[in-house]
Parts: sequence; C-alpha cells; structure tokens
Amino acid sequence: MLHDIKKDNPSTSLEEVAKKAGVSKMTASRVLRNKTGVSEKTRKKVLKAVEEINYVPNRLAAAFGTGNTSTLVGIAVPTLSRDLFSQILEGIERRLQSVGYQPLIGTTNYSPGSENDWIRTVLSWKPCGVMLLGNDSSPETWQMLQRSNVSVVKVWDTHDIDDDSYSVGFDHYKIGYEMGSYLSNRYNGQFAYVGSRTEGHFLGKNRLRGYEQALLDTKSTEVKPLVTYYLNDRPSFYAGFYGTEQILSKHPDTRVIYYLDDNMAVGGMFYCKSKGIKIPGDIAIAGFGGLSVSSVLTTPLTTTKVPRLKIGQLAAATMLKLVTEQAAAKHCEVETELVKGMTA
Amino acid sequence: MLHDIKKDNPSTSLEEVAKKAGVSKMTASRVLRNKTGVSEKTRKKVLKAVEEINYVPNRLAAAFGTGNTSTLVGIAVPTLSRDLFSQILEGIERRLQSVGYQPLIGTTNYSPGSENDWIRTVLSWKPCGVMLLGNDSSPETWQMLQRSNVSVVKVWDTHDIDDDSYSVGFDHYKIGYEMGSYLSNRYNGQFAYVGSRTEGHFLGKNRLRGYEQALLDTKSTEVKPLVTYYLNDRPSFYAGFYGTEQILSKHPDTRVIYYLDDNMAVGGMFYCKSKGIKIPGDIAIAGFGGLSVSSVLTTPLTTTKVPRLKIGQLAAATMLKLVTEQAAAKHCEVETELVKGMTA
DNA sequence: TTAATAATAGTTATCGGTAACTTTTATTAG
DNA sequence: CTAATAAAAGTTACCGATAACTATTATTAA
Repeated sequence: MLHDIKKDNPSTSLEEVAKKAGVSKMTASRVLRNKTGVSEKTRKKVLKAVEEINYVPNRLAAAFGTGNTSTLVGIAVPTLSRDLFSQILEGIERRLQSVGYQPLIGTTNYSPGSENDWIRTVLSWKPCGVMLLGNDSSPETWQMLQRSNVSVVKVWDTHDIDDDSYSVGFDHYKIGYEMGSYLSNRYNGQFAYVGSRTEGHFLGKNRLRGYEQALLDTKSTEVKPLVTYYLNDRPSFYAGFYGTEQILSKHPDTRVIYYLDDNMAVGGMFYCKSKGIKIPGDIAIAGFGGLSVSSVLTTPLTTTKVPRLKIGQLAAATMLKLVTEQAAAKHCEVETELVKGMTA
Repeated sequence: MLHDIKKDNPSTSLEEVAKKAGVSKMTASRVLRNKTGVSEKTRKKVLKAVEEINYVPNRLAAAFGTGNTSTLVGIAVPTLSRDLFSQILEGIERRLQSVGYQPLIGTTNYSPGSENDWIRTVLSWKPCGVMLLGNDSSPETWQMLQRSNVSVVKVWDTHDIDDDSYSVGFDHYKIGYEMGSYLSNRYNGQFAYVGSRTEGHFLGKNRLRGYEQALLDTKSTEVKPLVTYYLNDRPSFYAGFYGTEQILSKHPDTRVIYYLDDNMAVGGMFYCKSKGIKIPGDIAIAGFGGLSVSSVLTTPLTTTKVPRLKIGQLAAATMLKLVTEQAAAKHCEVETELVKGMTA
C-alpha cells in the first residue's frame, strides 16, 4: 500500500483538536493564535479540546507552511566557555526566549571555516535572523547571509563595521587606545601585550592595534616599542600565568603588561605574586572585560568594564525590531568604563 | 486570486535544482542525501545545478515531511554564564554539531516553571531528543517529555536518578560526602557551608546533604553541627566573598568552610586574605568544580575536580546513540578527583 | 419584517521535502 | 538475440499548519 510514511506517529494535531471540539481546523488554529473572529463559546470548546488531548503544536509545520517565517534565530559564537561571550549570550537568550523566539546556537571556534559551515547549516533551518558574535566573519559567510536575506546583527566590535550591517557593541580599537593612553601617561619603559591566538586567529586584534597606536602617539620619549606574546591557546587564567612567564623571560625589563582579558591579567598577577614581583611597583598590569573575578581581588585590577548582559539584550532587541520590521538603529554603542584599579 | 501565500520567496528549492539538471525532484533529493541508485553522470549534473543556483536545502521542510524526525536536540540549562555548565554545554555542542545535529538551547534560571515553559516550546519544534542539565525537573516536565516520546538524557547529578531515564554525570551526594569525610578527618570545631539559592531553589543540594551526612558520621566528637549560609544570588566570586563575611559575622568560631563551587571558594579566600585570616591555619576552605581559576592560585584550592567537557561529550554521545537506536548505557558516571590543595 | 452588514466558521490550495511505489533503461545470463 | 534481472529515474501522496477566499449565521438598520 502507498502512503504510510509514518504510521506510528503518536503526536497530536490540530485536526484532532478540531474534531474533538466539533469545529474546523482553521477555527482551532485561530483560537490558538488569538486571532479575532471566534466566538467565546467556540474558543472555550477548542481550548477544552486542546487540554483534553494534550495538544502540542507543530512549529515545524507552522514555520514551513507559512513560507518559512520561523522564530528561530541563529547565533554564531566563538566559544561558549568564555565569560565575555557567555554573558552576552545569556542576555540575548533571555530576551529572545521571553518573546517566544528560539535561539539556534553554534560555536565557531574562532575559525572562519567553521563559521561558514555552521551558517550554511543554520540557514537551512530558515531562521528569521542570524547574530554573529565576536566578529571576523569571512566574505563567504557574509555573502551567504546576504543571499538568504535574513536579518543580520553583528555583536561585539563596532570598529570598522561596514554600513550595510547592523551592529551592537563598542569600538575595541578605541578601548585599546584609551588604555594605551592611560598607561603611557603613567609609566615609561618597556610596554608589553599578552594575548592569545587560536587557529591562526588573533583574538582582540583591534584592541591591540589601538593600544599600539596610543603608545606611538604618546608624547613621552621613554616608552619603548611594544613587545607582544601570544599563546596558542584559549584565554584563561593559566594562559595569563604562562604568558607572563614567557614575556618576562624574553623581556625582563617589561614595565607594563596589557592583557587580552581580565582572566589572563589575573593569571599574570598570580604569576607576579608567586615570583615576588610588585604590582604596580615593578610591573603594571591592565586587563579587559571587567570580569567577575576582578571585583574581589585584594588588589583591584585596572581594566575596562564592559556591560556584557546589556550588549546581549540590546542585540536581541535590535534583532527583534528587524524581524518585526520596525526601525532599528544601525549601530548601537554601549558605554564602557576604564576602571582605575590598583594594578596600573 | 487564491493561493499566493508567499510570492516573494526568493529561496531556491529542490524543484529548481531538478529542473536545471533535467532530472526529477526525487533524483536530486537522492543525490543530496548520498543515496544509492543514482548514476555518476546524473549525480554530477545535479551537483552542478546545486552549485549554479546556490541551493540551500530546507531542513524545515525535510524534518516536517518525514514525520518530524528532526536533528534538533533541545538542551535545558539553568544558566549559560556559569563555568560549570558552559563547559559541559561546549562539550555537548561540539559533539552534536560535528555530526550535523543542531542544539536548541534554553535557559531555565533554575526555575521549574521556566523549564516547563521552555520544554513545552522546544517540544513544538519536534526535536529528536532533549537534554536536561542541572537536574531537578518538575514532574510536569517529566510527564510532558514522556508523552512526547523523545529521547531524554539527564546531565549532571546521577544521585537518586530514577531508572527510567538515561543520565550522565556523577553522584553529587557522594562528592559532598567524600569532601566532608576528608575535612572532618583533618579539622575539628565549627564546620560551615556557603551556598546560593536562586528563585527558592537550593543549588548543589545533594552535595550539601552528602557533606552534612559525612559530618554526622564522623568519629570525631569535636565536630560541631554544621552551619550554613545561602546567598539569594548567583554563585560568583563576589557571592563567596560576601557569604564568607556573613557566615563569619554570625559564627566567628567557624573553622572550615565548604563552598558551592570554586568561584565562591576563591571569593572566600580573597575575603580571608583581606582580613588577615590565615588559610588553612585559621580557616580551612574547600570548593567544588576544579574551575580554571584554581589552577593559578598561589595557594592551590582544595576542591573536587570535575571533567566538564567530558561530561558534555559523553552526554552527547549517549543522546546520539539513543536517537540512532543504538544501545546506550543507562547511567554513565565520570571520574572525579578530590584535589588536596593547600587551603584545607 | 426584510435587506444590508458584520461577525463567525468553513474550504481549498499550498509550502518543500521524502517514503513507497511504479516505470524505464541498462546489464547480464542463457 | 531474447528473457530475466538489476540499476536508475520518475510519480504520487503526504506531513500539519495557515493565507486567502467563500459560505454561513447573527446582528443591526430601515
């Protein structure tokens, strides 16, 4: 016999609800979507039927049937296990979930190739929008997104963003420059940067560039050209610890170290403490992010505080505006704060 | 005119691929799914057509059309911004993504109500499976999952798991008991626990219970009954800092503190340092998790190290086995390690 | 009371894939 | 060279919801 694609499907359908309630499928559909044109009596009947047979709507069918206008939102993120991103994600997720949108999260490992693959996959689920965290998407990724005409929001770095895309975050170059100026106004001698590189990708590139430029722009003649050290590893406390050891072995005269993020900076602080190096007397240290650890250190960390949850919420808000065809700001910048701690 | 549901749909379809290649839709479908019964010549033609019109398959349609056998996997997680979970998630995510499955992540905020709501939503996307992180799902949630006959894997605590569900993780009660025994063998006097409570939900309940039981079971008569302090806040460095201040103000004779997790323990360490309290001379401190911060502390933290990434990978592996109808172990326990640091 | 109008409810076609079946073409055996 | 068989390709129905239209019933106006 023909047509028995799935006979053991126990799931309920609108059809059954309608039958049970003695109305048409369409009427049941209207009730469930709170559409007008249904009498109170009918509405009650339908809701009762829904209750009775434990109806679970099929969003797959709904999204597909209406020309693929789903409530799925693709979110590409470098990694889930980095505070910087996970809290942005949390903000996005909460906001989307609260209005019934469903995030489809994919990790890219900071690799354009992986990002590309994932975007291709996620587009096949016909999301209404895609959010890109931690920038640096390849031209192919971008082209693919353009063709698919889903809404795209870039989240994190707003430096050098092309004007044809929406973005939420702040200018990392500026943050790096700001910290560079602050540090070069207070210290002289050898400046260093300890960062991290994964899969050939330099994390926080724009902050480093800003920092470097600030050192070049300084009036002080006693600031020596920047030295850098990159770990081939994820940013972590340990990476900061080890990276500090490395940079100091190569450049023992290092006077100031700027780190990729707070966790690495704290790792550096621990290294210095373990070696009896005074902070900031011998070495000044600055981080980035305003991560939670910095709030309880006995020596408060000098860093740039970033409102991560807020970035997430704003990004989600922008996305929601786009998919509901409301006007949204092209570029949304959040305030950051240079926290003058006791380490630099 | 009738039937113009979506005329401005620019997306490509198999139909177009087929037309372009001069074959039937079905043949094109077979090529794209690597099915047998297609000649090499035809396969090339189809792939060329796919390339030419930049075909993006519609997974929505595919999943829906085949009786809702999707490759979506729902994942309920208390929060994204806690190291403990985010690294498990990372493990799950990577594994699923690598075989073309798509995680649908939802946060529950440790609230059974939110979890319930989210499960209802996610089920409407007809996932092939659902993973529950951080246990404590309500009976309603469980019932809903049962009815939907998706595969379910519980991840995190395997203590007291009913035998009708799959689980991956370890026994938190046992971990608490183990730490309690270790500590009560080494210290006497006032034992304390500093934890956290969100939305009326006590985090890490089973570890506390195990810890408490170990103290009751100790041979020492000099161990005083446990005192506890809970913050109405997420676990964090700051929560540990503040919680320590609180417990010490109420119980100045506290000799040992066990914390909900390492971050809180480190917060506690910083508090003690800031007050000149010697660790472990005046107060002994133990954490849980083996979080990254503990690896760089000048005073290594006594804690229980948990292979989070591995838990995630195993959980994903279990799920993949279930949905492909292979045999999977009902309960999968990972090894944990009590790290004897210098804080207790 | 009847005609005009508004509010409800019902019908039909459709989205884009795929399972199951049928038909055509190629290959091998006798 | 034909018959039996295997491989390749094509047909059709269907999944479950909804947009757009039509039909019915209730309400109001004249």
